[in-house]
Amino acid sequence: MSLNEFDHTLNLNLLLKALPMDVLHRMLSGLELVDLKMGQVLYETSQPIGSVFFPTTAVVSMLCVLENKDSAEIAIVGNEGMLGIFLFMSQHASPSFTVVQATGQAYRLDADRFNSEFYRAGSLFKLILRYTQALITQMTQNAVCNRHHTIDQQLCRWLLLSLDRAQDNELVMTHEHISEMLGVRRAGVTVAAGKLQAAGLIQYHRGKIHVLSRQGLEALVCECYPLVRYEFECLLGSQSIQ
Amino acid sequence: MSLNEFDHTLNLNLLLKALPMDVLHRMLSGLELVDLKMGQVLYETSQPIGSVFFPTTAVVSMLCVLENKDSAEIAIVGNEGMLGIFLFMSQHASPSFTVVQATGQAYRLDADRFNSEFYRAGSLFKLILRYTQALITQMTQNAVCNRHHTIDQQLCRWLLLSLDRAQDNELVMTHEHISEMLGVRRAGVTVAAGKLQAAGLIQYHRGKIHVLSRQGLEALVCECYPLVRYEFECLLGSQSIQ
DNA sequence: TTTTCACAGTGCGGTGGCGCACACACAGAC
DNA sequence: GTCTGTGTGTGCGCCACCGCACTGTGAAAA
Repeated sequence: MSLNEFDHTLNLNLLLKALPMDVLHRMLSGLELVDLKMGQVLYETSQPIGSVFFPTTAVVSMLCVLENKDSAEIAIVGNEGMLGIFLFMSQHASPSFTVVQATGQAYRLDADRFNSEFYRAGSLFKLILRYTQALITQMTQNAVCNRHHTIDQQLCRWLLLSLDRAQDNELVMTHEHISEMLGVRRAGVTVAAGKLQAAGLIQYHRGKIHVLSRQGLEALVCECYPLVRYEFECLLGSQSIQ
Repeated sequence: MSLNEFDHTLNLNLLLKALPMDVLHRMLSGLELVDLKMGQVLYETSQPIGSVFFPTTAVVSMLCVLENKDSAEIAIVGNEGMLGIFLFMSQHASPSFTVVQATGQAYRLDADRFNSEFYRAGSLFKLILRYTQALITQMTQNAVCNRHHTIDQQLCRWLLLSLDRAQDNELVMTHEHISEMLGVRRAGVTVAAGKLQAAGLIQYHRGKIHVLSRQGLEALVCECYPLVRYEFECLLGSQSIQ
């Protein structure tokens, strides 16, 4: 497996793309491109982490689920990020339920392969720590958004987050699905989505959502979205990664 | 400054206590015991991090504040933890507003002193990463708690979290203060606290809250509290730290 | 073709929390 | 003792969202 051969695909994940050649070369033989299907569970709560994932076209959600099955999404991860950060934190277990939200591909890497590169405390290390900060920012902004913003606003935020990580303007997801991510009723999502459709910003039908006006969504979304996006741009902007 | 001299005080912070002697010796000359007063701001949003803090008797909150001044607490940190974790993640800036919630003391350490020890990738490194995971768990559980639990339950959770980090059964804090942490109305806190007082679990008067029955609070609190507590115990339990 | 089922639309009563507002009481300052 | 400000108690109307439930419709299976 040569680097050139996978050059383009590797570049689809922004973290892998940002790594210097020598680091990539060491990791290369362990990187395996795998298909992730919607609904597939990557990590169960409190279970050990066997491998990490760098999505290329897949989109994955980290959820927090209560005893009574109520839930809330704590972060959404696509080609800008990585799944399995708790691996290097504790060698232990994932405290969160992690499930594929949009079918696609990701690079898989065994836990020990990742760790051995991470603990060189070099470029991967610095990059992943930066990413962790951006992820925490997303989590905390989610929390305050949960508390203070309406379903309408949160739906806009979530659509934009998903759109950023999608391949085109069509999102494959039902109201039911979105309601679980936002931790609200399905009917609540239907009403909110109905407003957006009436406003001509989106168009949906049986599990497929076409975003017609990204600008329109950005005009309605709460401050949480641009703030998180800015943080990602700062921390993962190419100029700042060595 | 010898180690013996500060032995007892250093041990008050569980992270410092868990560090092996050689690490402590390297950090010792940089550690400075400082007074933190209620309301004091340790980090402003988006400002650089000049030093980190290991509370001994102080209690500190990390907040997320919206443009319209609505806020929510994302984490509470006492003698079990440390402030300034974003330092080693990005060398950059803190994405969260950090303010002292209970007057007390903490060990302060300059950013570069902390970093030079952290990047040895030794015991401090491992310990702090573990701590970071516990902190993230607290943040995410906060988020879902915000979404799904009543003010009554959240108040219990918050009182218990504060109690765990306090020196005795008296908490110095007003309803106004608590309402900012929980991101709710002051009047909402008054009503919830009134119920707890009527039930004989707490007793308060003009900014001082006596917890009369910790057990009673634990009986009312939502699952979020024990879950976070368990995570901290797992990750910071003395047997698991090298 | 018929059946089945996933997905979406809608309505209704209930409620937790909100914004606002005012009253009251205690503590410290003067 | 008076004054002032902070901390707390309480009420009212409002609204977003909830739980529940039923309908309709398109798509795929039988």
